[in-house]
Amino acid sequence: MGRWEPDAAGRLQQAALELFGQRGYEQTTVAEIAERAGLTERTFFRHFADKREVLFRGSEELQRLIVGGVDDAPASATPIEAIANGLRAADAIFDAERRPHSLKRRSVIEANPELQERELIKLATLAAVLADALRRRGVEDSAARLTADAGIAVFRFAFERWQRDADQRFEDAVQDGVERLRALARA
Amino acid sequence: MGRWEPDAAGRLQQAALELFGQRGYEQTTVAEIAERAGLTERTFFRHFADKREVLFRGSEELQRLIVGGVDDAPASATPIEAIANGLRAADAIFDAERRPHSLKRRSVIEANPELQERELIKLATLAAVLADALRRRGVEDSAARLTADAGIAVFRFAFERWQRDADQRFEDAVQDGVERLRALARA
DNA sequence: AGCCTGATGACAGTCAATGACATCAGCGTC
DNA sequence: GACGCTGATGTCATTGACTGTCATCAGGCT
Repeated sequence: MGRWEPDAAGRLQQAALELFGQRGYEQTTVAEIAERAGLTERTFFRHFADKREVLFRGSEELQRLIVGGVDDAPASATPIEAIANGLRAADAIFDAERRPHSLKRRSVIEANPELQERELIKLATLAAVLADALRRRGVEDSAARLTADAGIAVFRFAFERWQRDADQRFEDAVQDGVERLRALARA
Repeated sequence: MGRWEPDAAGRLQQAALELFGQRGYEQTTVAEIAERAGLTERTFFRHFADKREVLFRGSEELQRLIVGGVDDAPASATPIEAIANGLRAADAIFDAERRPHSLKRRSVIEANPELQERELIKLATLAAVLADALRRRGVEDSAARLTADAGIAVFRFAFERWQRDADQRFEDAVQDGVERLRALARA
C-alpha cells in the first residue's frame, strides 16, 4: 500500500459531484471539495486545471476511444460509416453501470452556463480530431469537417437516448442516429 | 453635454481590445482596461457581466437582426431559405468599416481557449433562437434544429470569407455558403 | 545507510467578481 | 430658484479561483 489513499483524482471527482448535486456548482468551493476528498485545495488544482474540469475527467479517454474506432474502420467504409464505427466504440464507456453517475453529471451541467461552455468546447475539440481522422482516411478537407460535425450531432442524439432509456445500448442508439441523419438528408 | 463622457461601454470595449492586442487577454487586468477608459473596475462590471463579455458586445443585436430576417422571409420560403434570409440581414452589421475591428477581435479570441468557449456558447444560443424562429414558421421540431445547425455552419463559412477577402460582401458570402451546403447535401 | 523521486501540504499572493453605501449632475416639480 | 429624485459612477471590503514557491516525507534504488 502506498503512502496516500489511492485515486486522488477519482475521489475529488466523486466529492465534487456529490457537493454540486447538493448545493449547486457555484455554491460549492474548491476547498470544500478537497476537504471531502481528504486533500487540500492546492492538490485539487494539481489534478484539474480548473474547477470545471473535475466534471470532464475521462473526456480524453473517450476521445481516444472514438478516434481509434474511426481509424479501425475498414478502408471500404464511407466517411459517415467510419465516424459511426468510432462512436460505437464509446459503448465501452457508456455502459449501464455508468448511467447514474452520468445522469447526476448531466443535471449539474444543465443548471450552469459556465459548465455548458466547457461541454461545448469539448465537443468542438472532438469534432476537430474526428475531422483529422477522416483526413487521414483520404477524405477531402471540407467534407471531413462537415461529416465530423454531423458525427457530433449523432453523438449528442445517441447520448441523449442512452441517458433517457434505461435499457438502450449506446451502440444501438448510434446506429439509430445515423439512420435518422440519412433520412433527414434524403428529405 | 452630460455629466460623464458618453458611451462608457464602447470606451471600455475599445480599451480592452487595444490592451488584449498588445499584452494578451490574460496579461491584461480589468482594472487596466477601466483605467484606460477613464473609469473604475467596478464600473466595468456594471456594463459587462464578466471580463470576456467585453469582446461580445453587440451579439444580442446581431441575434435580433438575424432572427428578424428569418421572421421577415416570405411564407413560401423553405426553412433553409428563411435562415439564409436572416443571415443576409447581418450584412447591415458586417460592413467594410467594421472589418479592422473584427479582425483584431478574431486574433484575440483565437489566442485564447476561454474566449473560444464564450464564442461557442454564443453560437449555440443563436442556433437555439434560429430553431425557435423556424418553429414559428411551422417547421417541425427536429427539422428546425437540424436546419438551424446547418445555418450556423453557413454563418461561420460566410463570416470567415468576409474576414478574409477585403471586398467580399457578407450577403454574397452567405449566398455562396448556402449553395455550397446544397452541393454537399447532394453528394 | 544514503539519495532521489513524486505526490502532497503550507503559505502567500494576484485578480476576477460581488455587495453595500456614498456621491452628485441633471431633471422635473412646486 | 430651492428641493428632491434618478441613474451612472466611485469607494471600500470581501470572497473565492488560481498560481508560485518551498517544505515534507514514504517508498524505491543503489
